Amino acid sequence: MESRIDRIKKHLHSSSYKLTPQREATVRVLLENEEDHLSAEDVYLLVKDKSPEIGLATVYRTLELLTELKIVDKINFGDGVSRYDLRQEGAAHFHHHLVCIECGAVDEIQDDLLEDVEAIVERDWNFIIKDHRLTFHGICHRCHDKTKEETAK
Amino acid sequence: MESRIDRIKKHLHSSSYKLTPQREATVRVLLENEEDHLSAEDVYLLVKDKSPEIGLATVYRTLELLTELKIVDKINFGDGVSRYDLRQEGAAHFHHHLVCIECGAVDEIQDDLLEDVEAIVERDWNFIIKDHRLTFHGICHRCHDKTKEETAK
DNA sequence: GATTCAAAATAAAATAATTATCATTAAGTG
DNA sequence: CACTTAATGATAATTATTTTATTTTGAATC
Repeated sequence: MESRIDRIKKHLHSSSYKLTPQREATVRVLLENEEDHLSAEDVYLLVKDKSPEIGLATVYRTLELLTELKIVDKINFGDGVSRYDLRQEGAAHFHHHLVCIECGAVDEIQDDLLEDVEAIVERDWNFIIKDHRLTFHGICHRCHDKTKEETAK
Repeated sequence: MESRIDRIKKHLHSSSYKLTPQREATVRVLLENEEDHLSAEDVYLLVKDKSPEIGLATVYRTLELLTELKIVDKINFGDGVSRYDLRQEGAAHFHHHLVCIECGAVDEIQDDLLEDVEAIVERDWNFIIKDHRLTFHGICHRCHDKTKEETAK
């Protein structure tokens, strides 16, 4: 964890940004909640627990900066808020998401899966892919299993 | 075009909604600008040209209704606005998009391309896919060609 | 054709998310 | 240490969207 923060620090420095205490607190919250898909407001409330003097605007600015540096990815699942997701270290592309339309859970798929598709798109559409967003909407295994149990009764 | 409106009309009726003049005007704007990815505001302004008395809230409600009936798909490319895209008639899934990070153009891919990926996700994650969103961010063929010409000089 | 009734539309206000402004503070740098 | 710049915090402003209260519309019935 510390080493990861160190690397983020270096990443910031290499673009001549500083890892201020506020930025570090924000990054720590993201690291501690890596599984979740936090909104700016969510991050703000969590950071506030440890650093109560921080302002919401600073959180927004930090998240924007981290997005710009591709340390986090900004994503939108169709509800009105942007969510922020730490990118896996060394990952060239953004990972995929499974959004459950029953319970709202968001699971992540780290596997690439798109190599073949991207090759086709680059060749047939002459489009140079820099990044992607892939989200499946459907019923997650938990809700699915639950339905099966209900039916079995 | 008229027949397509007729089918949308029937679709609405089958869910006991009516195709009111305002809704028809909105649908016509969507049909006439099928290539584009209009925001609610865009749609509103275009509808207003022909039916100046329409209200923005009505446009929002209509777009929401059409989304619910899967006549249009609501999509978000990361700028702050939702965009609305007519679904191809008979299409089971939403088509894909190529967003150019140079010029901002949005091109569509109607081919499915995801059959294999979806099979893997359904099998390995036990997730029942109902819909998807796939967007590639990169450099479109137009910007790409332009760069090549520049270099050739 | 008049009447009734529910759905839909309008206008305006409210809400929610995000961004901009600006005075203040902190962090380097000469 | 003075000076310049960057970053922050509080708040105001903006933008997108939704809600509310009220009016209008149009089909169904008398």
